[in-house]
Amino acid sequence: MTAPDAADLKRDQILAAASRVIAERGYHATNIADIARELGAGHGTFYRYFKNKHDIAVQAVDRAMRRIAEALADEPPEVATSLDEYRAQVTRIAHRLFDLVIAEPVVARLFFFEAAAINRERAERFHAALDDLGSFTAAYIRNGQRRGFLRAEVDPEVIGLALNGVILAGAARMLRVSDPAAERDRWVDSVLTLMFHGLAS
Amino acid sequence: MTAPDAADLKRDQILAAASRVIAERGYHATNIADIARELGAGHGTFYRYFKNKHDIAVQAVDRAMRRIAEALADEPPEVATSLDEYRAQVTRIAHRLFDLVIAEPVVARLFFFEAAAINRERAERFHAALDDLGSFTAAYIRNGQRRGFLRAEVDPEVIGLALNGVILAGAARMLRVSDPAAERDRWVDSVLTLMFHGLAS
Amino acid sequence: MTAPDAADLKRDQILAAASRVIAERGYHATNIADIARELGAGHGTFYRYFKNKHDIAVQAVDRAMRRIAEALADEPPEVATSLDEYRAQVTRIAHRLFDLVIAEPVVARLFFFEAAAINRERAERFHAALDDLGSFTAAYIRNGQRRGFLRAEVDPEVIGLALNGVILAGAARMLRVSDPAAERDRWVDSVLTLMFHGLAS
Amino acid sequence: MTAPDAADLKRDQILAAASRVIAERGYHATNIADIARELGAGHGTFYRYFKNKHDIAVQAVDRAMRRIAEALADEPPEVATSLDEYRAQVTRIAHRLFDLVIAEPVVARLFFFEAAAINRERAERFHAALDDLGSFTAAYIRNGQRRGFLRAEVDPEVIGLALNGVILAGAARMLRVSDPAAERDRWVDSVLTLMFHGLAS
DNA sequence: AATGAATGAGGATTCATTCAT
DNA sequence: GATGAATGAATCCTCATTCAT
Repeated sequence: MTAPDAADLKRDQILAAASRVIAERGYHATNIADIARELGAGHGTFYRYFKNKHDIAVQAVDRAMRRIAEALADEPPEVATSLDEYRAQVTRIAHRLFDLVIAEPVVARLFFFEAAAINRERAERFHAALDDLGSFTAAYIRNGQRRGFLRAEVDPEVIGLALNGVILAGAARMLRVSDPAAERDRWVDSVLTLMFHGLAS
Repeated sequence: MTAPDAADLKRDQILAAASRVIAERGYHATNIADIARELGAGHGTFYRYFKNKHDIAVQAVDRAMRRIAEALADEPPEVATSLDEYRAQVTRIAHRLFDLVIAEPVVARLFFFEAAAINRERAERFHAALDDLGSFTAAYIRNGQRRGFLRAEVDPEVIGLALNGVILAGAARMLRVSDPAAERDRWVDSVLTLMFHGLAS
Repeated sequence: MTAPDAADLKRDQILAAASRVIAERGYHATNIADIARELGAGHGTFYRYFKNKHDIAVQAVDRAMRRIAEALADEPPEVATSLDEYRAQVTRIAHRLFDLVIAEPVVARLFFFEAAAINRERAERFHAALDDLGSFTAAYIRNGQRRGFLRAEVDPEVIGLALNGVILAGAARMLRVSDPAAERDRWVDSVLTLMFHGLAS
Repeated sequence: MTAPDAADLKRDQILAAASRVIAERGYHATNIADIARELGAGHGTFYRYFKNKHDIAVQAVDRAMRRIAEALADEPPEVATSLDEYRAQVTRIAHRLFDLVIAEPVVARLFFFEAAAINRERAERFHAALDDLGSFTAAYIRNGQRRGFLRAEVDPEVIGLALNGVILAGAARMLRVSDPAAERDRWVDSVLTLMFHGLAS
């Protein structure tokens, strides 16, 4: 276990400053001078720690993707044995994600708005990550179908991606409202009802 | 009613060429030379019909947004008087949207991937459009609640945005699969079940 | 036979301007702004005709190398059948080279001083060209040895490179004196005596 | 007479390291980091001993020029009283120069390839040094002419510079061949024949 | 009206040099 | 004395835009 040294700290500071600026202005509108100003350092300092502007952005975005994935991936898809357990699991995941979005809007903006904005190659990587996330969600659905507490007739892959879409929409919403905590609770309530019981009365 | 003259036709040709290139490469990776090559005309020609690169992109994206809105807005939110009618309405809307995505991927890419990529101001306009679309969907939910065939306890605004998210996820999917017509039918089936009856068995 | 078009002319003008500046200031001290100023055009104009600064310099130097090679290569090594014919041949070659140096000092400076200055790869190419030139001169020596009018005991390759050195020294001298025509005649006289009869009295 | 202290030693080490790197990569392709790596010291250390990069290079080159001059200047131009003595003198000088080139290729590369590469001012100084060397060689010729063992009709200044050129060509050759000792002997033999007896049979 | 050669503002990047530790 | 992290001036290069033909 090595102690983080001064260089690692500096690296993290630059990454944090770049993340803030890119999240605020967008990748293409951000220039090196903006990042330098945000950190209070000279341009050259970045180039000691990162290869170029693309490299900084990719690392900021990758870090954001890891943070989002950690919030989602903590719950194994096979553990829920009943509808109530699964419902509790979904509730926990939703809260964790929304709380992360609320607590770290920079991370959320990098993930939702900048991950696909850097270039085509990164956009494809972002969509592949969403596909992976959909497959991961599909594993929960399949678990419930196997155990008999979720409808067998729905296509798990479709539902996985559809729930992705719901989650993205909710997270994007949290970034845009003035009282995100209240919005979060409204979302979880209504979406859980939609998800488990449908809209038909 | 004035007949479209030659200038309008040329304008449309340029807009179509720019739309194809921007949809393929992305706004920031597209340069004027790319569009000129695609159209087989000189750079200067654009500047006769459009103010600048930003202007072309905005008009291409706005046109795509109008096309998408037309596909969705044909169905007034108040007409459905029963669950079956609403279900049929939703099915029609979904088919119209997905068919548009399949038939005109350029329009879909401009809407889903480029509308928010141009700059911050356009990203905010895109999100406002999604909010409008959510409110529009919420009107359907409210109609169903008023008429008693949809659950009263869900928040229509939340459900409106959540269904937005499902639609976006589905449309993005249509752009990425090799047999989009089959994918469309899988989506409509599973998503209607989710939407009206929920996943609980 | 195609007529040179406007683009070729412009290209040649830029190459000529860059050649003058590089010959005067040296490759590394020359920047794009200097060349732009010399031509009276914007920076961007260069980049329409040349890939980058390295590309301009390489083409300027290669053109200079071709000009020098043309001045030397006009005389086939095998034609001289007697000492007098060879002496006349050497005299012609020397005059052609020195006259070129005097008439076009830019070409000479590019060849003698900048060909090896761009980078290591170009320096090696320059030295390879000098080796080729030495081998070419050696062919004259071998012709004279075969025909019996030049001493058999000298190594033609060594003499070829040694005469290279004499020529380079003379050409460099022409670039540095105020009356190069007089200097040229002094050189040809003394060097021919050295070359054919030696210094011993 | 002061003993060389630790500071002088360090200075010499830095100069030696810089000489090696500049000889290998060339002045303009060498950066301070390369020299620091070669020495195993920090950048700042140079700036304790040398004013800047230009200063290091100039001192490295000047030292090389002194080393070359020492190899040549040991023989006073007036001592030879006969052709045989002069021939022996020339042979000694040539061996000393070529042996230095072979033993210390770094010194030779700095002199032949980098002395003129630093900037215009240094290039002119290099050419002035070659002119001085030519005048020095001319003094030998004049001595031989005065004493009657060398031809009176050649121009000593021209011959001085021409022999310079031969020497430079030979030294450059020594740097490029795999068996420089054999090459040296071939050169001395053929060039002495050329120099004293000429090529005519 | 159409063209595309010319332009130069703008931005990314390098690297010699400094100076706090 | 030694260090090397920090700096920003300097420079290359791109590309949206203009305008003479």
